[in-house]
Amino acid sequence: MFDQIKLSLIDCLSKIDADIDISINEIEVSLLFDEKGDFTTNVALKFSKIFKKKPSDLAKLIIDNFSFENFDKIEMAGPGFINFFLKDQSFFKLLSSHSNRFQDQSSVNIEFVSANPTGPLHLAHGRGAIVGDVLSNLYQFFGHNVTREYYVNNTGNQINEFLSSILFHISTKHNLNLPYQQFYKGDYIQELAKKCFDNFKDIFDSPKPTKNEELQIVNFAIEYLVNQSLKTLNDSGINFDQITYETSIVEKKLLPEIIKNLEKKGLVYYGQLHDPKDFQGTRKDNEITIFKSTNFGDDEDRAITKNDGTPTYFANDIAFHVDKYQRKYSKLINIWGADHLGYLKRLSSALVTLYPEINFSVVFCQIVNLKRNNEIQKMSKREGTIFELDELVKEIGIENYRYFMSYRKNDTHMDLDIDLIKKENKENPIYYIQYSFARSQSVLERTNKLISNDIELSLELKNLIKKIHEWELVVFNSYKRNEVHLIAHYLESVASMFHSLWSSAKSNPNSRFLDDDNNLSENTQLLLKKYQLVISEGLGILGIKPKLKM
RNA sequence: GCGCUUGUAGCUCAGUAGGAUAGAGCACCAGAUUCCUAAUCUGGGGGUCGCAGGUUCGAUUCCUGCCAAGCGCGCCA
Repeated sequence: MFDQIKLSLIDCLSKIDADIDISINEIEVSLLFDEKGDFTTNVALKFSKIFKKKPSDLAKLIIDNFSFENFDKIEMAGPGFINFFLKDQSFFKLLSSHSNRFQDQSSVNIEFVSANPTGPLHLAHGRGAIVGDVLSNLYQFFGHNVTREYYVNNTGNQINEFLSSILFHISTKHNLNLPYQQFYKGDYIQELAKKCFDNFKDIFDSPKPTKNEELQIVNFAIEYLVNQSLKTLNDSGINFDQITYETSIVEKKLLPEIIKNLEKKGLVYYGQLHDPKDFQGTRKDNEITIFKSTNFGDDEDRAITKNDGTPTYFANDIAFHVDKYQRKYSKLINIWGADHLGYLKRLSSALVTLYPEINFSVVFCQIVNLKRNNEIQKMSKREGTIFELDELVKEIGIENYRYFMSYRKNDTHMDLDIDLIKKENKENPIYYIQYSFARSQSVLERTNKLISNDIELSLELKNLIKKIHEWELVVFNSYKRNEVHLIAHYLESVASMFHSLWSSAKSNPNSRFLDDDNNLSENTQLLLKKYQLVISEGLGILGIKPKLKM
């Protein structure tokens, strides 16, 4: 119906002035849920200047030219809105009309979580995990072939420190007196140390592990943690199509070519930046390779190689994204935590320089605070007050976890109120939505036979039909904007309208779905099936199964 | 200090490609169940949309400045 109205409006506008060209994308039509009407548009306000008319005059002209086919009444309201009142017999058309859902089968890569492989997943990873997975579902909903990718940074200093921490624990526990320092703390490191020791007992017979033996140990530990993370994710319904290790990117040796290309554009130079933060000892005067990211508004230029000639994290990350690009995706989406906000500029400017046509975007997830007993739980790695993700999922359940992580706009800070989530009533929207579905199912199951009765179009019924009709608009919007919370909110509001209609039967028996003999009108059946379809699709995108019974 | 994100009801948050009286849930108050699942529904009070300017027919939305919170500001990853 939205498109139909839009096309008619364009038609009217071209009759009013054939020289003015308005495209369908510029026309806004939205729903009303009160006595003002059923649909509304602001075109007369929006285009009054172009048509050199007062908004109210333009609105009147449009109404005069509009075909009334589906409408009882079209009227101007307020400063120049045009409101449409749908004919009663047109309401059920809204349910049966098949809108051609937009489909795009191109391949999309969505990279998310990508936690450092030096510890278990915690709460902060949980949000990105759900946002990434739901976004993937959403892209699949519109036909895309989606690759869910998980990147493992298994090189660099953090890995050396991680290894050192494990060996430190082994050394302490078994009095081996090995020369390793402790960087990472926490119970998981101790457990990991034990596993490594049990697995590599022989190595510790000799005085100190060789480089090669160290490598074996650290790879074992990383593998263990990555698998553990993947299991945690898998337990909440998230499965990756591709796990990429940074070492595999390094092995592809993409960097020389990349640097050459950047250099051709005049964006690479060799020299010195200021001293590294933890710079110690004598300064080597080796020149490093530097990317001129200040050309793109970054705060400073960024190092591509380190003093010792090895690539920085940034360099490998460019290579990783080049690798993804070369795998021929039409779109690359990354889900990042807010702590990477400042990193976007350098990476995107490097990528755009290399591939001006690249379609690369980042969805940021802000901090999640855990709230319990009305108090924000401050988390700190140092204090050991990290809430591990699998504990959270265990405590609140997968459904709640998935719903609440999708519930808030990704780039706003959010409080996850554990006490509220565990409530099984209206305060918990997922329960509320599921309950409405179970109610609709119970009607379908009780149905004796189908009859072709007319049913009364109450205000509640009209609202529900319109809201169901809005689904296509909402889901498309959510997809276009990469914002999954729109879906969670839509489900809550459509469920609310369902419950309203249900309860209106208490005061108005005509609103009952079933008659005294448990017969169901065909139109009502259409309504219930369409309602279930919308809820199933919506919950499906969130990765939640609707409940037939509660 | 610089950059990014955020600031909407007592609380948690929607909304903003400029548009009608700014919405929802919780909390608070008052009601609804002989009847398809009351795990629900109906009604009520509650707001200078952080502050101040600007752009215009119209600003919570766009621009500028300020204030507050969070995050980031390595040849770490």
